[in-house]
Amino acid sequence: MSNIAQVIVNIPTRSIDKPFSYLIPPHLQGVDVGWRVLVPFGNRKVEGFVIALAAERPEGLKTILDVLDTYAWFNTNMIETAKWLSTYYLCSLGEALRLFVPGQSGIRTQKAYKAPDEADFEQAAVILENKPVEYSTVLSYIYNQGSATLTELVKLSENTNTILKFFLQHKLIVHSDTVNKRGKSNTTTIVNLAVGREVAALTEQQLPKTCLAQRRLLHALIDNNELTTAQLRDLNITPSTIKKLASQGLITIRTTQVFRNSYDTLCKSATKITLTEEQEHALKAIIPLICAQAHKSFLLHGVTGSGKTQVYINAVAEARRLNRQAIVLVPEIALTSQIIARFQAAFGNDIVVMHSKLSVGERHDAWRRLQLGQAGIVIGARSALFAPVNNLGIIIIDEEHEFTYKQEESPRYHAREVALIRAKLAGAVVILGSATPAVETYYQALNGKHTLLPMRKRIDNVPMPAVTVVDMRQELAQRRRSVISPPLQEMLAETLANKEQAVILLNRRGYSTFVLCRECGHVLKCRHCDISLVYHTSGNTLRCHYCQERHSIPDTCPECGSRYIRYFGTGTQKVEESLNLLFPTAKIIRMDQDTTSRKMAHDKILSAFANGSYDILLGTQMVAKGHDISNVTAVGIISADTALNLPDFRAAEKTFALLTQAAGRAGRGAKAGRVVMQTYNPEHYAVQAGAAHNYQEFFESEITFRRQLNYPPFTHLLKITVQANDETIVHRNANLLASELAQILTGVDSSIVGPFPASINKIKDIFRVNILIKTTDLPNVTLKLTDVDIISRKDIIVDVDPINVL
DNA sequence: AGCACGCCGACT
DNA sequence: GTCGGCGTGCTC
Repeated sequence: MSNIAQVIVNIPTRSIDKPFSYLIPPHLQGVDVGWRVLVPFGNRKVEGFVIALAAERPEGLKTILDVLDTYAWFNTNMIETAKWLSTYYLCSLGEALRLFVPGQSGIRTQKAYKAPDEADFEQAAVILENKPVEYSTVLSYIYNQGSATLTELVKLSENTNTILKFFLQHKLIVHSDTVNKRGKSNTTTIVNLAVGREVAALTEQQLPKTCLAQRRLLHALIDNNELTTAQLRDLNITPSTIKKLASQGLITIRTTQVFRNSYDTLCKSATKITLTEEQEHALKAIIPLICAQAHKSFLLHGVTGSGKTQVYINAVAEARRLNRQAIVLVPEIALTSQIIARFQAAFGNDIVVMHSKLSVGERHDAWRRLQLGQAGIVIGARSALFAPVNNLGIIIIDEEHEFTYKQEESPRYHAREVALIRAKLAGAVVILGSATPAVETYYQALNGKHTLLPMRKRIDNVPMPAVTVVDMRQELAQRRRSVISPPLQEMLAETLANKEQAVILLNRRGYSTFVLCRECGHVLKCRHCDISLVYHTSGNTLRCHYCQERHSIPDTCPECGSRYIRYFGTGTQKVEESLNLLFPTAKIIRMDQDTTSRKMAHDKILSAFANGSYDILLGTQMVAKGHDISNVTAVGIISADTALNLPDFRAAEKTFALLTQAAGRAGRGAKAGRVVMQTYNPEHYAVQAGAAHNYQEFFESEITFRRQLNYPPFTHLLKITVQANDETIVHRNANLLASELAQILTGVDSSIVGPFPASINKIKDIFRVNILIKTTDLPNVTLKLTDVDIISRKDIIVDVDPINVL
């Protein structure tokens, strides 16, 4: 029997990318593939993941110190998914595996020191003789305690680090990490009043005005007998506040063994829902494959309001009936409370909701419930994809085109791609749902990779909203300069008169200004790249971020000769001002980065709007997502083409998706909806197709453009970012790398674009230069890059299938 | 990632 | 002559 384990250490770096062998000691004979273990590594103790057992027995192996669980954390499906992820996205296996661990690590390590096994006290005395007294203070503390943590030791002297280094060199002490397992305790803290309510009320009044948190806590305790951790968090009460009041004897804290489950609602509403013909058709295709335990992916292409969620629910119900588990991914938990509520109504306690605000302990508990089969459904943002479900039957990705599915830190994975692999390995079904599928996904569906399931009709045959496109160039020609055009103004007036509500979208993203002629709508573009030019304050020039070419700013429009060339940009505040002037009695609420920075602000704003406290909801793209408010009958889009002018090959796709989504907010209830889109590019296919609710039309134009310019889905992109804290060095390194790449990629079907400075070319004093590789043979490119060990270079970031090519 | 080993400048 | 800078290289 084998007693050697191949272990991947959980250290967040790309440079250690190989397993290490450890002896499994007799008392840990149960250790097997998938177990999390504690191993000695150098002079540290680290978490490791057993990925294989080995038979041979080389000399000089260290021994596994401990196990973190009493079971295997990873199943083979999870390990294989991680292996694929590390190969495809060029990260180490350790980086990929730790995605499956709540809080990225199962242990918390504290640096600590102890006397060596053969301590030479006489030698120590000699060495200490001509050293300051603090040296002996530190050493005797360690010797007397047996072992001391760094945190304790730094309190003893200002020079603790120097002193410790000295002792380590002279072998008077050795490292001895203190390791705590994380997320093990299934306990929750409960806070009670320790005094009578009257006393508490009096104390609350006497507290200084500034002690807001203390007042809040006392107030809540007077109303409720006790408060749990979750309730305290909702009230924004921090542990320090609790400690403060506890130290004054006003409250008591106790810890109980409660199994954490934030969502405790029960499965009640078993109301029979009549499916539409299209929903039924989709489910007829999906359900047999769930039963057959076969891998298959579906693209559920349904217009807004066509009832995709019900299809998800029924498909998940089927998987649950067969006792298989489900992963449901949503783009952003804060903006998708409606879909979560629907699932909770249908499945109650069987659901685990992965909230970004969950503590590591809560996350651990939630995942444990899934591992044990006590819960069958996990719903969450992209990280929920790594939930340790052992009996995976279905993965659902709602709004699959959303860019939040791409992780922007290493490992830079895309949840859709990983989901497809994980499901394939598990023999599970994938449903990709969207009203505006990613061009890549739709293309794959047309080529048979996914089964296309269209849903063209809204529930109850509610018509799609009527769209009016307003040509803002004409507005200017008529000398109307208001950001709110007459048609929009008229629609809003009628909506308000009917006591209905309106949503206004001002899609202003980023800071880079694009340059536009207000007379003809012409946007200045690079002549080589078909990409909008970006205004740079440094040097006062226009630049193309793709090819680095600089252009001077023309005085007149090169298209029509007009002098109305402007750097475009209108903020939400300006629009709010105009609206207030036009409709002084209307109640307007703004939702954008500025107003939603506080926790749960989204929900508060949306529910205030939903319950009718406001007439107009004005904001950035977030107003276009997720909500379904029946009294909203009008949607206004101030500037439908803002995203169009971003220097990005996906600009049209982003614009079309946003227009469709925003328009989809109108007329969800019984009343018909309408939309006004203001634009300087009324003839652009993204605007036209958006106004016509016609995805096919958009797709046809877009795919032609992608094919012509060799963009995805016809090629894969690979972005390589070179970083350095010196501008000359970063360019030199990038140029060197580019020629190195050109060499190693000879014979592979690929082309190299750049080097060109990143759009934000300096972050925190680090300069960044990008190189793009376009290829039809990604596996081969990846292979070549692995051959030259590019991933171990610390100054290089590799992003496979980047979302942001700049 | 840490941490050790190792080779060059400013100090008792 | 020593302390200590941070440049490679290793960790079963």
